Amino acid sequence: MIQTYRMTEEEKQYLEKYDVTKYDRPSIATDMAVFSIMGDEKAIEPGKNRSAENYRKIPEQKMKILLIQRGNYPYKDCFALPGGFCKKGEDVHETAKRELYEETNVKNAYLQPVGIFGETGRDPRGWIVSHTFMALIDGTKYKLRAGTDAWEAHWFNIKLEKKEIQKNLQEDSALIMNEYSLQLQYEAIELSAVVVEKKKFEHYHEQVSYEITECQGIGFDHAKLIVYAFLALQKQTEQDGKIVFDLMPESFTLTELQKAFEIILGYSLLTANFRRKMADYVIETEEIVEGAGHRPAKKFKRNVENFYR
Amino acid sequence: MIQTYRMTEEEKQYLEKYDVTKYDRPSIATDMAVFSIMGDEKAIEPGKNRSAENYRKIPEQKMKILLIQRGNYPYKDCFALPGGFCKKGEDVHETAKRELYEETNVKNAYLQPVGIFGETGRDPRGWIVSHTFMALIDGTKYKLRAGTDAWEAHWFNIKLEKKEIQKNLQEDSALIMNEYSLQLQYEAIELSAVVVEKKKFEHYHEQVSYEITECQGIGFDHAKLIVYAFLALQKQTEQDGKIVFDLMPESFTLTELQKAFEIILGYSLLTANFRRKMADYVIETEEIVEGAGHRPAKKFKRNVENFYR
DNA sequence: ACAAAAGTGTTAAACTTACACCCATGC
DNA sequence: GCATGGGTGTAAGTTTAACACTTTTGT
Repeated sequence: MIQTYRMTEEEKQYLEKYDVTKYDRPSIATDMAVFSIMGDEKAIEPGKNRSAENYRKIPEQKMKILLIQRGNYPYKDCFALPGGFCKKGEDVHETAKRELYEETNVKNAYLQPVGIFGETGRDPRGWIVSHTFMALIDGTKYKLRAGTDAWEAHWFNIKLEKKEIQKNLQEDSALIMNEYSLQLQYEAIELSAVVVEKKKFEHYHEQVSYEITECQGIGFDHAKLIVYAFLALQKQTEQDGKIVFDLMPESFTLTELQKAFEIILGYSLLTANFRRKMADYVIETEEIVEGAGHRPAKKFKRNVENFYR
Repeated sequence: MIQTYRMTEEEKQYLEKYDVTKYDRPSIATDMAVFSIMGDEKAIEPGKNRSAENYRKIPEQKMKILLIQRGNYPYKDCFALPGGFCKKGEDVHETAKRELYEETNVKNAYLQPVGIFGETGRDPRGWIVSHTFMALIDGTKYKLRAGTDAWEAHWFNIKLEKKEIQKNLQEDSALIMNEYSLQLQYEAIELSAVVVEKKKFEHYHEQVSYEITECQGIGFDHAKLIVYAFLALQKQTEQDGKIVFDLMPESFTLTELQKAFEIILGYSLLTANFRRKMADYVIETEEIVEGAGHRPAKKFKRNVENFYR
């Protein structure tokens, strides 16, 4: 970095005397909302090589989020987002990357900061500011490595429902409240929470805040962080679907891709239109999926020209 | 907050012994990229009640960013984003709001976190993580209060130019580099910097990083933060123009609004099309701007129905 | 009169939406 | 044969882009 700025002797002395540690400082943590799309992987009944379902049917894929069961206080035995503290010499983004690798063994994922949560009282251990990241990983790749890790980490099915509970519009101010019901499920474990989104407009400027009003089995304020991260994923998917590809393997069928969109958005799309919209982003490969009881599907991959810009 | 979770005696004891302060912790700061659109307010020559320009012409409006001149080390005499440290008991968003008020006397502004910068060495005083916020304020309102503050804060004209300097596309990885030339000017003071944006794609996942390669008169890594914030503003303007209204007063002419868009985007729009696109977002008021040497303009205000959702 | 901005109308092209339809496969 | 998913065509409606044109004012 070329800087015209040079340190003087006086400045060096000033900085030597300067002591940041005399001010109050927080700990910085990253919490990772790791999303993936996977099937439920039900135990297959012996004697049958597919589950009892119709042999033609595509196994249902679901939105998953990675949660760990806390082995220690606070919130012992509750589930929470994986994460950890930022070490000295580490940028928050590096922390996130490291945590993701430690927790999932995944090195290549899409990582994006989605929020900063520093409210007092959010962590009983003290002043801890959480930097929440969204990570999108390709579920098929993860499955290959799934056997290797033995922590109490599980992929929970995630479901989020929205309900408008208030809408008060005035000339230069407004209050809109939405209630989000969050449901998380892994085998017999069911967690849930209700998070209220409060959109305030004052003098035409929007301010949004979130508050947990009910919570079952989710540690810290992580119910809020989960809702926040998932909403960010939904919003970006609507605005520019390219983010969805970060959940996909190298090659995939267009139906798989469409299902991914539908799972995130929570509503279904028309196939013909979807394919036209995706046409520029993908190109055909030689690969074909056969043996599924219906017309074989072409596999596609990302179209480099339109992806990298 | 209703939590099924209750603290046990054991947990209380655990937490009492727990000492966050034994780990390394950073200081947390907020830096504010305060944008506004205003005219240059040239001194008007005595005897003329308008500047030498054509009496019909609308005074040119420009994109401005608020910078303060540092009175102390480090980067003494350089210009930097206003900001300050996060106090205990304060959420980062509250810090941002407080700083904005202290610096500009403005209480109502659009505030949005745009980035987290925690690289080691970014601040010679120690480990300081900056949370960069974008603030959009209505320049006309600010002008009314401008006389009251006496700090060395000034509204700089901001200009940002992009140049692609590398594009290397491969099958599953790519490297794209863009060079952004930043120019800031207030009266005779001219600051500048070059920031290189490096977009790396590995295994189809995008990672973006920014590096300052040249810098004149801008303190810390703030050239990077400024570029980052301005790019965020541009991107959001292209995706959903509603953010632009945060720079506007309560009522405005459609030409004023269009100019705001053009100033942010850096290119001009076709009037007829622009008006059609904005039609849903605005409604006519009774107000009319007269006495300008051309057909009087209707003033519009935000259409509450479409704004608040 | 005229320069400058305010504001409207028209057309072709592009995209979106909705629906109907055919294709290929494994059992 | 048939259920299931794979894949295409088409017509109506909507949005966008480009350009031409009219209106209204202060000096």
